[in-house]
Amino acid sequence: MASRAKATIFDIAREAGVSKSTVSLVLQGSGLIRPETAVKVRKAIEDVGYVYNRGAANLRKAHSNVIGMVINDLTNPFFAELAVGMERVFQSAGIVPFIANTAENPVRQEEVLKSLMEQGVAGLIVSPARGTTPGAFRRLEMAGVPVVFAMRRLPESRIPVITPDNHRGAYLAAAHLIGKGHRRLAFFGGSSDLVVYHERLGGFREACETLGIAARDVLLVEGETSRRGGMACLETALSMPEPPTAALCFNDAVAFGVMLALRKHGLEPGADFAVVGFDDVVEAEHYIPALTSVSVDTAGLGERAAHVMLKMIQSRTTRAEDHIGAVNLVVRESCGPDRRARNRPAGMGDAA
Amino acid sequence: MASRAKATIFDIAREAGVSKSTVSLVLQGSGLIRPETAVKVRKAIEDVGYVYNRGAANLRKAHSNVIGMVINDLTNPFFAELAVGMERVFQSAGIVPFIANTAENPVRQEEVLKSLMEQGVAGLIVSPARGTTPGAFRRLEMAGVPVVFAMRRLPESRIPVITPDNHRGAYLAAAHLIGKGHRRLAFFGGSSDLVVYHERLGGFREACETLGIAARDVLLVEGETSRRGGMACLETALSMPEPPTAALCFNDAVAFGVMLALRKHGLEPGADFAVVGFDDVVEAEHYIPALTSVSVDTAGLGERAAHVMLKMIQSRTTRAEDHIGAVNLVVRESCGPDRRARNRPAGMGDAA
DNA sequence: GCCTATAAATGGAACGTTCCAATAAATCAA
DNA sequence: TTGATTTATTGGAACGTTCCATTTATAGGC
Repeated sequence: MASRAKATIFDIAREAGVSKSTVSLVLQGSGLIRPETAVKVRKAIEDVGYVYNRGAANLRKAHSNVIGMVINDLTNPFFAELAVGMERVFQSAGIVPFIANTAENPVRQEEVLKSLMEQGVAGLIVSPARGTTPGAFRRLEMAGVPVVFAMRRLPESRIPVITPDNHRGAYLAAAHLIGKGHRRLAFFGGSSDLVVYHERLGGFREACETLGIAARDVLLVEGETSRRGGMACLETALSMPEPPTAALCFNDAVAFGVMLALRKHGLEPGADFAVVGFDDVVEAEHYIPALTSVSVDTAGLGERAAHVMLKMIQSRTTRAEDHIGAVNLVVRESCGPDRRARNRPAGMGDAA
Repeated sequence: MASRAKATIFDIAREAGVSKSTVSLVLQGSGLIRPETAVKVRKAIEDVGYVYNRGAANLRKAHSNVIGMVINDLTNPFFAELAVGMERVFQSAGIVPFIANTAENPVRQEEVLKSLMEQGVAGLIVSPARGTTPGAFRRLEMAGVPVVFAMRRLPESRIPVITPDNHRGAYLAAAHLIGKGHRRLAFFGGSSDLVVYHERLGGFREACETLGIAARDVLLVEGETSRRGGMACLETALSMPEPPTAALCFNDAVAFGVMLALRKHGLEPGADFAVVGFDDVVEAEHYIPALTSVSVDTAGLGERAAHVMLKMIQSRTTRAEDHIGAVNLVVRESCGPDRRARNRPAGMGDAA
């Protein structure tokens, strides 16, 4: 219906009988123009079916209002929660964040970051893909684009980080397991190219050490941070000569996978083998058995990340304080006491 | 480290000792430039830390290469699967799709669409928010931006649609339930402002009619298309004088909610009350009990939508054929036979 | 060697905005 | 009135690209 070629401020100007500059001022809501003129212009805008060309505007303006959110695994509900938190604060700032998925693939991530930069983003909130090389964010830094890492960080980087207290969370979880009488523990999922992995593993180990679990009684099984990865972890654990009786999982997805695999072996999660997750996604509460998990207030971290980003943009800096979010262990039904501890001396039983 | 102001093709030109036009040609991979020159220029591009300004380019070029994906509920894993399918095809076309969430809110959707348009998207794949007004996509149409609806459609709109065969899916599911001996059925979740709702409900009703279920024995409970909505649906159903013994749920999220609520009432999903979902998200298989659901090949539909979009952009049209994807019922454990049908005459029992 | 054809590189004019400096109109102090 | 001040409006020059029409260099045909 409308005019073939897209309308510009000149078309509006002609329609309203003013100059392009006046139109521009109206568009920006400047208080300098007479109210009646503004009304006239706004009507013309409607009439010609104008759509603002932000690309053109950004040519002159210093900054765009696009904020990108780069996520490593869209299928993990955890990140949806993170996104929801962010959106809450961006929405009230009149900003529409764009989400891009890297599917845990550094090459794809490179493309995504490049595309976002070309688009002239004002800032980026990133959960970097596993295996990200140290130089991946060099270009962003050179261009002075504010970046904050959420949930994950890179080994040595000055980019601010918003993350839960991984060490403490893992400590709490492991302590809980040990308190339940478990003596042979495993840490399932994740891999050492992830900083978070070391943090969580660190907390886990500290708990083991200070609470008297011998190093030879803790089993580490790296794996994908997904359900599938969790299933694989359990398999390899059960194939050990002296399998563990409880596991702290890198995240809830892994924990779900472990529980699935347990059932496949005729074992009941919680009763026959204790499992604790990390992240406390909404599903955790509803799973059967309900998953004990380290709650990290994902949406809250998302909000925090968004706030930090906004502040960075506003004060045009590329630096900010890190933020470590509080965590707490939500005890549900997925980890009962060590069965064998009840029946016979510890260190003898076989899980299968 | 790098120069303060961001580098432009002029900087590259100076560095490489050529003209800006040559640089532009190199950037576009034109075959007109001498290979050695191209090499020289590419080196300069690296040296000055150049980042392409797509906004500026789009000022001259007819179309951008940005494709937006507007999704009504990011937290539904279903949409993540859809997104993954799309990304697969866009990736191989060298396109990075940007995802934006409307959180089932038409006002937010308006903002999102506006923002995307201002950004100059080449096309949009949209799952419209519930309650979207008919005029919401007028501007897009006026601007000639190709749009395809995925999974959901609007009442009267010429925008092409990629959707599963909702009618047939619901028919299959209802027929299955009836075949299991259930005589009082419910349809849970969704609302009549959704076209999909009518499609699925239509299939459900047709099965009831042709297989001899009286209209007074079917219960309709509208509700949110979420876990929470499902829980609410079951509550109201159980409060009826003669509650149903089986339900087809609008989608899997609703079905999960229903199963949760059943447990809360001490009822075992599958044994005491049959439930069928719709979409067959990956969780369905792993739930306890595993959810019988209508499988719609979500990722496949995503791929299809992406292909259609690509074709529309390429042939610069805003029209395309609708596509109705095949569905099939995946029978698992969430719907056993009607218990009461075994013990006593139908039409008497009470579910609670 | 000269003219023509081809290849490679270039300057200039867009594209749709914003912003500054400048103008025009209205108001006020004297 | 007149000059100074304030209030509204405006033209022009950017911004970083692409694309067209030229120019310049290279090669080919005779």
